Amino acid sequence: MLKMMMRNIAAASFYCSSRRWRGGMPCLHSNSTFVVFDNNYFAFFHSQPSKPIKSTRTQLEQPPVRNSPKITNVEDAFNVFDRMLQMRPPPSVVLFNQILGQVAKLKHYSAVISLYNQMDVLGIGPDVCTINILINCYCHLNQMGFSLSLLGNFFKLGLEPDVFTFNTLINGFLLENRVAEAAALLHKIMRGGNCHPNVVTFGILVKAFCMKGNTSAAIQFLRKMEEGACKPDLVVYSTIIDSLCKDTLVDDALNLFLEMMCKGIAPDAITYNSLVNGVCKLGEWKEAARLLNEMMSKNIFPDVFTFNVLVDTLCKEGMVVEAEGVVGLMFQRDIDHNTVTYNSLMDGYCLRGEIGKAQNVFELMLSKGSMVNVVSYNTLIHGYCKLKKIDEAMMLFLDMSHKGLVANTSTYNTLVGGFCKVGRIDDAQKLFSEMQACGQLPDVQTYSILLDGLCKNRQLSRAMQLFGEMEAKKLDINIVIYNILIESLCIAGKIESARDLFCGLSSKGLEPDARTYTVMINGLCFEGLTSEAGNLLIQMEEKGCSPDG
DNA sequence: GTAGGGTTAG
Repeated sequence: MLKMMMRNIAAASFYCSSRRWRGGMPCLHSNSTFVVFDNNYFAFFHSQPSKPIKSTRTQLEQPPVRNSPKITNVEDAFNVFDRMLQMRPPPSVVLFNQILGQVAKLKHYSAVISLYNQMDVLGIGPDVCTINILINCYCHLNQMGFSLSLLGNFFKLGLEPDVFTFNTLINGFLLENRVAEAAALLHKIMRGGNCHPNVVTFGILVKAFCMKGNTSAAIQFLRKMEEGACKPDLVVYSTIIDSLCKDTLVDDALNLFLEMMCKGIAPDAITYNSLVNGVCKLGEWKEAARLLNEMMSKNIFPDVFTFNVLVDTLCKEGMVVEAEGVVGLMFQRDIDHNTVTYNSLMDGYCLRGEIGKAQNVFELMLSKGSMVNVVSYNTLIHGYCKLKKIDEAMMLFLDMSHKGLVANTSTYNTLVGGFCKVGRIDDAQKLFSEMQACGQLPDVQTYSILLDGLCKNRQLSRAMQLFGEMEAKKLDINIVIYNILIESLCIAGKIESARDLFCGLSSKGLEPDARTYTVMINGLCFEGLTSEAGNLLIQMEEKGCSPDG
């Protein structure tokens, strides 16, 4: 099955590189396209001419606008903008909007704002579109306050906010989980009469339901839309298909996918990528191969996302050599690749403890300039921590800030866990304090890592103190936390306290899971309380929690 | 020329 998939990948890559394909499977011998590098892998990497990171797909889909050069990086944007600012008379605001829009598409939101400020200084007035672009940038920078204050500019300039403005703001509120304000704004535009919600508005709401983990509400909303005047489009269907895949309800996703096509809505690469990702994560390679074939038969060619999904899944399944094969093909066929490609590959090596190879990928990325991101560092730091090489991990941690990258909660969680693993509990606790001083809030996972570390290093009283801190902070304490504590109490011979915690779970609204029962049963048996342990085993089965081996 | 959907790390 894997070979079949690799043949599909080879065919896909052939199509991507040739762009001449007119349907049917391109004829390629599998042995000539199945590339495995192993030790020579990096030699191959280095021999390739460097190519821009920018996606060729985007270049194809967005023909250059007349008078406006294609912007692929922020530096170009600043240069073009400078030239435009010096022109007398200055070019139309439409041209400025084109540049601002392109920089926003590159996700350089702060750059957009600083470019706009230069316009403003020279007295070049914005129009509705300019303000909308700025509002969107502030939304993505999590600065809704500034987004909302820009509304004042409309009235000052005698302009009217439009449906783009409202959709952008509703999306901004929902991204910050400010549902009530999003709803209030939606009601306001529905009452206003001048401006009507459109399919994009509904798409934003569907996405919000999905982000909250409530896919069934999203489906209900979809059904309502189907009955109404504003019919759902490809984006609305794809959002739900992706959410179903993330819920591992791949069959439901495939059914909705068929239903969508029956309604005459053609899928695109994004729809297929969600499905391919969904089936890959469930290990359904055969289905993945079928979907790859199907998409190509519809002249939809796999893009960098598709390939990255395949690389990542192969790596997670431990098939790093096959993943190398895919990456090799991406290079050989000049298919776009990006930081995600390398990060997945690095993670694949780390999972197998092949830290040297992971480090090589990392250095390759460093040599390519802007490719390394926080995830790259976190992945490699995790790799070192796994091998108990905490000092190397800390070196990388220090290196991050030199590169201008800010360590996030995930970085700290990995390192706190790394220190715990080697028994350096004081260093773990020190880093735990340090992260808070740096403005990175510990999450439930941080606490569980540190709690587990304290317990495993026989620091039960410090663990209970930390647990008290969690309760005081009203953190959403989950069953994992209790499992750690119950196990630790059992090991310390404090079966009474362990039993108290176990019995108190339901009052906290928590259900014991298989792990809870296992540690409790183990503790009881160790104390010779075998009949109580037996009762617990029965109770476990009665509650529908299957015992494992 | 501006708004909504897909890939990576603890």
